[in-house]
Amino acid sequence: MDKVTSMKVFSAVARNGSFSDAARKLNISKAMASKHVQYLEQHLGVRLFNRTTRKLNLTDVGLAYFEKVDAILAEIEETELAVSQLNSEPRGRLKIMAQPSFGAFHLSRALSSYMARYPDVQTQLELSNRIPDLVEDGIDVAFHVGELDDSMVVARKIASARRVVCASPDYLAERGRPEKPEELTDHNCMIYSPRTPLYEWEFMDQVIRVTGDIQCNDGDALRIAAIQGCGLAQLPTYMVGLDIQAGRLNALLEEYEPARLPVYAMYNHRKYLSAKIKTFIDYMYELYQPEAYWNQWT
Amino acid sequence: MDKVTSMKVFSAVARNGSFSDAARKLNISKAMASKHVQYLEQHLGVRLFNRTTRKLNLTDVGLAYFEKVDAILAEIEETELAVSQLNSEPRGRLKIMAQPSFGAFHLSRALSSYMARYPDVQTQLELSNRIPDLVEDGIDVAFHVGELDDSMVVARKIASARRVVCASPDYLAERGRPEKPEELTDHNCMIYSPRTPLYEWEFMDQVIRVTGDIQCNDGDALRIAAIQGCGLAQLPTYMVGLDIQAGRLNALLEEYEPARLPVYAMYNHRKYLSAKIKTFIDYMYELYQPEAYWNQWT
DNA sequence: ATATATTGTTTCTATAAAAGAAACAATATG
DNA sequence: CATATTGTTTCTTTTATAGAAACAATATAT
Repeated sequence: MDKVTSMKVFSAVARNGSFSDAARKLNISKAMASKHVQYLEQHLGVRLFNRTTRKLNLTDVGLAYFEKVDAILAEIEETELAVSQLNSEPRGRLKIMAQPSFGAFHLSRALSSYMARYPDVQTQLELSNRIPDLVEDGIDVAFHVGELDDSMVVARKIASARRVVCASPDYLAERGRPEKPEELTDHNCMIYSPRTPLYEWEFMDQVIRVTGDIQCNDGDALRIAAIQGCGLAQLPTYMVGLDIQAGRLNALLEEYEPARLPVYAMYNHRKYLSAKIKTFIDYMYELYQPEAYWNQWT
Repeated sequence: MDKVTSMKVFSAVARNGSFSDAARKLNISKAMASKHVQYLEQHLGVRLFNRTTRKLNLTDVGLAYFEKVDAILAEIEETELAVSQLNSEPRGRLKIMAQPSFGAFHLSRALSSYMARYPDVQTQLELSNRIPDLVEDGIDVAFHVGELDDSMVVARKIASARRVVCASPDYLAERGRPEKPEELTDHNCMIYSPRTPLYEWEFMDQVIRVTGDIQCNDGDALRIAAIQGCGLAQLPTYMVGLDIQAGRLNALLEEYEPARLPVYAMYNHRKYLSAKIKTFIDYMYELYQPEAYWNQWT
């Protein structure tokens, strides 16, 4: 017997003064109505109704129970409603993790506008190059630029970033400007290493195995190194757009532009996705999906 | 799934931060712990925990639920405890019904001393000659002097009353004093008729069929009629003791004293007898059972 | 007065659910 | 790298549930 159901039945019987009426209202058989009340009586070790086949009276113990039961049932219902709605209305703290450069260039603006639209959500942005553990770190959404290698988490591709090879004018003056991907093998190509170093640079229809003396898991460090003339870097356009416009970096091999880099939003589970997570990912998708967003340099 | 059980399991899991620990503490299998939480999640349409095989975190929806659930569980437990104890501690209104003469002579004193012992019980005494309907009238205990003819209610014999035939000195002077039961056929024997008239008077080893011109369902009316010299009456000694001592009535045929009249306490149901009813009946039994109580005239 | 309808309970049987053992996949720990 | 422990799933046994029908009791209608 489900005790909450039994309490509902008891309440209905007490209210209606009849097992049969209560059963009809609850759409159960009168046999079940009788059994539910019997279950409570046995459980409490107490007689709740004095009854013959025709008359029904609450005992004083039953009356005391009745006065409490309705309050309890109301509280349960209220709580369940609140919890269900909590899920349908975006609210609460939204913890987001991303790589520092992606966060710096994209998320601060996006979070502001998202929070403007959903004022009951507070975002908390954590930028880190390490691979996030969504459960352990209590992260709601993590962004990842680039292909995913483990499929443990649920991920939705929300955008594709352009990338470009670039170097400082100083470096190019000294080492020469590569005009074809193949020529990169003569250059110091700085390696992005999210966990294992990526020695392959993609281009439109070829993959070049490159070498270089700098490895870093931080994109911005590579950008700064490039500006300082340390070598070439293949980086998303959003990172180096301002530098290229300002002349601190020159874009190279633009006619060999590689396939775009996917940007994923990762979250915990597909079932029972909370409203704040769902709306946030949808919002990000709407924001980033347009081509125009990625065609500009900045 | 019993929702209350599921709520307890959820609370334990949240508190312990582990399904396995919670299961051990609750003495259930971890499989069941998992299933109970899943049941709640499905019921609420909400994910309560973020979990991998090794890590467990309340979602914010889960946290909101957790904060409420403990209060609800506490309230249920408190209510059930209160209701159970309500039954174990005599308290509340105790409605008692009895025949007027029995009530007048026995109950007023008895109720006072019972209430002195159990101060949380308030008694309400209803005296009537009609046959009580315990359920409909909300009567907790009804006393009945004399044999019961229907066995619908639960009845406990708590005493045996002596009875005696008596008449006023005037009547006896006029009509003569019967010395043997057989001689009653020549007298006006007043008939007590609780529902159907009782034309038979019992004696030690015989039953006499009597006749008379007065029938009444009220014993005290017969007593007064006897005092007024209307005829003979066979009445409990407690009713006529004072009258006999005062000489208003004379006791007759005392050597033929009939079997004693049972006194029953009737109540509603044997199961889940409330404390106030149980203690009251026990109290009355202790009070009335002693022979000495009934051997005196008053 | 008799028949009829309705009450609450009990009995019966098919169906559904609960429970735990064991297998499982994932991941800490030693 | 083995072992232990996690939460989940699967499987089977046991138990509970639900309602139809029968039942006993008692209002109400005719």
